[in-house]
Amino acid sequence: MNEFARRPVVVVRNAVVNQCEHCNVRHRSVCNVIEADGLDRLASVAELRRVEKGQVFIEEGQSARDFFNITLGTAKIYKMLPDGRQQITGFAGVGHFLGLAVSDTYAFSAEAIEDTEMCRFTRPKLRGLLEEFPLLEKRLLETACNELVAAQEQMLLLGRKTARERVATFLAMRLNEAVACGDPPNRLTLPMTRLEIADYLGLTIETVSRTLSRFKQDGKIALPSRDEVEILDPHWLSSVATGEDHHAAFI
Amino acid sequence: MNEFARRPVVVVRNAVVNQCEHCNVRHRSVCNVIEADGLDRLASVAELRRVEKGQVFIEEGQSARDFFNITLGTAKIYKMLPDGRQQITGFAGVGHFLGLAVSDTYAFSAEAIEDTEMCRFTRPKLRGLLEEFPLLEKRLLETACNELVAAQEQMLLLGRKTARERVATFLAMRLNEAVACGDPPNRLTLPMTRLEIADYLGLTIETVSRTLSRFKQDGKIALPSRDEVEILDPHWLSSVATGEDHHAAFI
DNA sequence: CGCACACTTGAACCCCCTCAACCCAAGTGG
DNA sequence: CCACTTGGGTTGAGGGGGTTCAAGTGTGCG
Repeated sequence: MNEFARRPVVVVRNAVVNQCEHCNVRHRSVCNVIEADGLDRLASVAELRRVEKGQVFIEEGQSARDFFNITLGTAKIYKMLPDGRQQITGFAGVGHFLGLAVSDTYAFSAEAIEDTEMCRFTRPKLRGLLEEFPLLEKRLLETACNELVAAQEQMLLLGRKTARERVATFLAMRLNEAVACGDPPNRLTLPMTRLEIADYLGLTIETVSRTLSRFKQDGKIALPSRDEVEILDPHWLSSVATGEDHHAAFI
Repeated sequence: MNEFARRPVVVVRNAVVNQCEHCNVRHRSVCNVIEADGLDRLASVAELRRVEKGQVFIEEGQSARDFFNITLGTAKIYKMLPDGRQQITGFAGVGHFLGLAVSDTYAFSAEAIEDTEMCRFTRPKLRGLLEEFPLLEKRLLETACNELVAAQEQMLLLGRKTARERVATFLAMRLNEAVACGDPPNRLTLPMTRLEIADYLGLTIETVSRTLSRFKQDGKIALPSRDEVEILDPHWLSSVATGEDHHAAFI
């Protein structure tokens, strides 16, 4: 009995031989350390799953028996307080490996914020994989370190940055990722709502909205649609994001 | 030329054969995965260093060529904004492994907040060690995962908790660690100043001081000296820390 | 068309910050 | 021994950035 049993999560298909070989996100995920001759083995332990928007597929405190690798869509990783206050600790996009935890229970929850697909690995199967491909372990350590660096950056944001700086950091970060993916260098599509941005930045939805409006009013960005942002002044954005522009509001 | 060259950091002694064998913090650090027959090898790559209080021994942005394992004292891990705002992302006590980073530069700074001793490993030497002791890599991954969990918890604190809850969380956390080390279950000794607590909790020194005073006034804690805290009501403390007690101020 | 939902905007409030004074203990030196 | 300094901590008064509460504005979709 696993945590999917009581939810309408769809198993698209069990991964079969040659599945991983044709995976188009393999090169940007942890799987890229496994050579061509190991892909059949990899495919034999991966199970492709589809999770609909709004679906919670990891719940804090539940037994941590699965690991996931996002192949399509986006999920939010979050923690909650008893009274409902929520903090999103990260957004997991395509290629993101999910579930790193030593404990036997998850320390966080995860919810698909758009229709999402992912490979699922059970704990014993991943362990078997690690035995067989020692490079995979190095790669996971690398991944964990990168997340740790990102977490420290986010702590700086949450503890010490102003609302202006938080929103600017968020946009600048998204822009960097988009550029790294080969997307246009001044246009963003945000899969998350304002509330999710707020829960990620430690703000309220109103403050996020107001801050974006202010940026738009100042001619720094444009908001062509609900989920699109055009960055009109990238240099200004990154200087606000890094806190170099702390008093610029008065200039 | 390493980053110690221009600072009065003292090399106590090069670790020699049998050094690690008699190390009394080995059992609570990553070194505990190395068996008795590997201790000479371990000692041959570890260099014991002494760092005085106030000394910065890792600087953000500098070339990340060393790893450290704290054997005595405490260091603060922090990041700064150009205008001096500081966020402490963690305190590294005895047994803490420091320097996990994939990048070739450190993403954070570290400063000893009391006189501190540590083992230093250069990057190539640690790499050699990892080749020789595969278990060590598993252990580092485990460490990184634990830090990731702690970081997520801290993001929840910084993004969503009130000052009361932050200070209570800090005390409760310290108490848990103290108890885990076998210290008395209601008495804390804090190696850090109020300012450092504030920089860790995303508050100001005044708010930390006021909040502690309030706790004391309410009979929940006692402050026998500058760096000591006695927890008079542990149950109340943990309920405030977890946010269950959000409105208790009115009761 | 009209409902639902996400977002925006406005006004009042409050928690925490800022600024400032003061306290206290530990040196230090005449 | 006491005056003075220094550094960390406490306490008070006032202000402001972000929240809260509330109303209004799209916008997609049946």
